[in-house]
Amino acid sequence: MDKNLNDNLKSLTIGTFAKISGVSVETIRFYQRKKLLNEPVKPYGGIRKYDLTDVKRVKFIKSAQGLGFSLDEIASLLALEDGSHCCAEVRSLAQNKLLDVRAKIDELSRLERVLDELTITCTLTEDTSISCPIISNLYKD
Amino acid sequence: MDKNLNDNLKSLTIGTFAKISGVSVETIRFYQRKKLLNEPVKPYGGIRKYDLTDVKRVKFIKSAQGLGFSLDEIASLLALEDGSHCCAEVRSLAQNKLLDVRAKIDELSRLERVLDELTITCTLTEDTSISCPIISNLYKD
DNA sequence: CTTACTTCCGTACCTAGGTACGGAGGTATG
DNA sequence: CATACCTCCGTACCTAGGTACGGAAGTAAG
Repeated sequence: MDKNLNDNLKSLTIGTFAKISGVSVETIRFYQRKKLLNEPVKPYGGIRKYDLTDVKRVKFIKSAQGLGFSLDEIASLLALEDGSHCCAEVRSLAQNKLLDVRAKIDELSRLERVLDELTITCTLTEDTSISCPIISNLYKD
Repeated sequence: MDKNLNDNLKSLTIGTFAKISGVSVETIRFYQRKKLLNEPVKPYGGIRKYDLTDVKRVKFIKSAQGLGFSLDEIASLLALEDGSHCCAEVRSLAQNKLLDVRAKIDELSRLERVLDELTITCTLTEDTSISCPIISNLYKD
């Protein structure tokens, strides 16, 4: 319990904070500039200190990035989390993201099909005297 | 035939060239700086002229972009097309691109599954007294 | 010849998500 | 107390694929 309290005491320097969080010091500062993290007050002529709450917030950011959210969207998630009207809006953001992801999958599936057809055509054409089917296809209007 | 010859005479100004190609003048210049298009010689104190071969090249670039090739990759395609050893290398580039596309699809499918699960969990949880399942999930280690 | 476009050319700016640098001052270890 | 590392802070730089700007010079129409 004392240990737990200690954990939440601001006792980490930015370097340690960054290391525990798995990002670089520069990234921490960048997130602060982007208002994803807040900068602790700097004591007169001293250095800023961080705690495990800050670490959790960075990990949250990284998890959300892993789900495809942009930093701006993550800022929205964090803002919602701080308010009381959380769940519906968060769900809406996640649903929009799901639609984005599905749209990207559809587009990439289209590309996959075209590329697959082109490479098959190209493999079948061993006649080196005519121009490459892939190149020709790209030259089509 | 005369008309055809005319088409391949350098007679277009950069503005007309851009309009026919469906891109902006700035984009043409940008492609020239990137060596995707070559700049015609400028007559003493005059202006540069373009022809339909140039237009086709821009359309080629745009088609290849539509298949997911980067401008650097397109430069490689164009270089291969100019050489004699075209088909095998082009096919190889296309196959690599196909692998890229499939990898992206796999990653996005993973995201789709997670987002779908999260939004379903969230929809099921109408209890507003507990914290949002999506947010909680992002806070998990 | 004048007016109004265009071209030419270099350079700066944009988004996203950081990375790198440099100098002044704080801090920890021997 | 000296040495080596760390923090602080602002600013510049990076990739990709362009977009925007501004002044000088060319060009086309009336």
